[in-house]
Amino acid sequence: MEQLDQHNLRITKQRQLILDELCSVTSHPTADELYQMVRKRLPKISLGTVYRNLEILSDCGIIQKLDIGGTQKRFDGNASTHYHVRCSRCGRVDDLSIPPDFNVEKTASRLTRFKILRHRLEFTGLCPDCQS
Amino acid sequence: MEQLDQHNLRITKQRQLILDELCSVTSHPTADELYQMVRKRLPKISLGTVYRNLEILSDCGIIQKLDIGGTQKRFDGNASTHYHVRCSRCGRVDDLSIPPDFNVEKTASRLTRFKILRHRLEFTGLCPDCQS
DNA sequence: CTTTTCTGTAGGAATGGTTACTATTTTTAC
DNA sequence: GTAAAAATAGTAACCATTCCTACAGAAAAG
Repeated sequence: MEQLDQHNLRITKQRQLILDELCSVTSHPTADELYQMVRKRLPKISLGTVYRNLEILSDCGIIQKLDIGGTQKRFDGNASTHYHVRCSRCGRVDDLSIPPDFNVEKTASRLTRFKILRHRLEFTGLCPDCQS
Repeated sequence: MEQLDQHNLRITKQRQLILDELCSVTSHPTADELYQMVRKRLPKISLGTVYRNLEILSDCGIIQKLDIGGTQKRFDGNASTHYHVRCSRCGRVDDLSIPPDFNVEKTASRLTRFKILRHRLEFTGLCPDCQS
């Protein structure tokens, strides 16, 4: 992955595989779910390695760490700003195809002395499966 | 508190005090911070009681549980929809006086099969103290 | 090519926020 | 006042995440 090169990160089997698996999926998996996925191809990888690499990759802005309710954090292979819906019953997280509105950051800047760096819009609701 | 009556919650010293302290403050404290606050007036209260009541009160919609990054959850005595800024360096959370935009919920509804229940807009940035 | 240095790894132990459990006390309805 | 229901304090357990240690392989230097 050229993304790894750009950040001077070594390309290790583990790192590459974690990134590949995360990017191949739209389900916003938890660290543990990703660990199970990666283990199918690399059974000896440790959960600690998964956590460490997810941390590194999100620090570099290659992936996104989602802190979106529930006890576990979730991860998103798509690092660009976009919005999410989360099912309050089963925890499922989907992407939402609303175009991100960066004007709110300007509006917010006028109303606070914080230096605004980014924003996050999240919806809570019931997924199709949980509505019945 | 008439809010407690309305939800058929028993009015205990502990519950009342937790709610009072939380509502008297705009700092969005963590459970542990609130525990320290309440302990000044009721030294024998247990941390478990604080957690249990915060859970109950937020389930009833009397307060708000904020899942806003960082390792700990934060609590807000203002249960109505409003937006927050969080300092990525020190964790401080402030309210933002942007009028909430409920239209985004309608927009989102059109773009997903989820039944939208609520939304949350959060900003990340640097607080005045951390900008230097 | 060989040695040294550096980075990343696995695996397990430790941490810390939160929740669950239990015996006891408090609240509320009658 | 009394009994039933619910809440409490205190402690133990839980579980997601982070930290630690010894080790292995790659990169850099000689």
